[in-house]
Amino acid sequence: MEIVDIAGLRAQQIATAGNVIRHDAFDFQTPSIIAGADVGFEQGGEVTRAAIALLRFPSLELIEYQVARINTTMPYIPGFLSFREYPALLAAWQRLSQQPDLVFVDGHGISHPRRLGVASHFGLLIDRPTIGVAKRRLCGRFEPLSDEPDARAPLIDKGEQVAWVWRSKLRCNPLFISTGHRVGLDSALHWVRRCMRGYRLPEPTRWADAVASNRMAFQRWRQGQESPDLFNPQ
DNA sequence: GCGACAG
DNA sequence: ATCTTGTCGC
Repeated sequence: MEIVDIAGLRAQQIATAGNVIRHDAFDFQTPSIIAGADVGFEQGGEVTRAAIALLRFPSLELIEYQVARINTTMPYIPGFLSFREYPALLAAWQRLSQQPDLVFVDGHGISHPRRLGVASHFGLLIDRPTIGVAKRRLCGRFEPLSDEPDARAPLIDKGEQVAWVWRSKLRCNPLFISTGHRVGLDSALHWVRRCMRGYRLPEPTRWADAVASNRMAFQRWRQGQESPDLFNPQ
């Protein structure tokens, strides 16, 4: 892990954030393929592992996944997550045999102090519609949600709405759904809502998380798929 | 000055 | 994020 110039990265974020497109700017009426993207770590954090899972829409069946491992270059610093994670995400992205119409990224999009969370930064780099799906707040404030499933409240930061705080499931903490790139806030929530299957997280995110973190659920699934070396292809 | 702080 | 099984509560 190298030394990082935080002031330089901050300047880069401010300069780059202006390129993020916050409204719907895509060709599809309904997406055919939606991806989930997530990052995990190995060997005490020395190795970064990114996973991207491709799901058919609206059936939400897994059709492909790719994993990439690279040496970790940066420590985790709140507000600078994208610089730590995007290199591995790009590596996994380049391994895909086909490109998805929409990508759900684990983490925030514009709901970031300088409006450039990992979902927005990665979206700009691949120039694809992306949505940020985060489990915890990074910035902004919101009114308490009712207990009802589907309850929502705007996340407000510096006077503007930067995300939807949304209760995806009864008795579960809400998710933070934000524009990544080329997807408006309301559309972002719309597509996430259409990818739910009874869990707190949408299916693309669940699969990406399971693959990136090598969850036992994923290992069991691999067992049933009898494809032993898909996970260690390099 | 103090607290907050994605993964 | 990661180390990790069972366990308490709805």
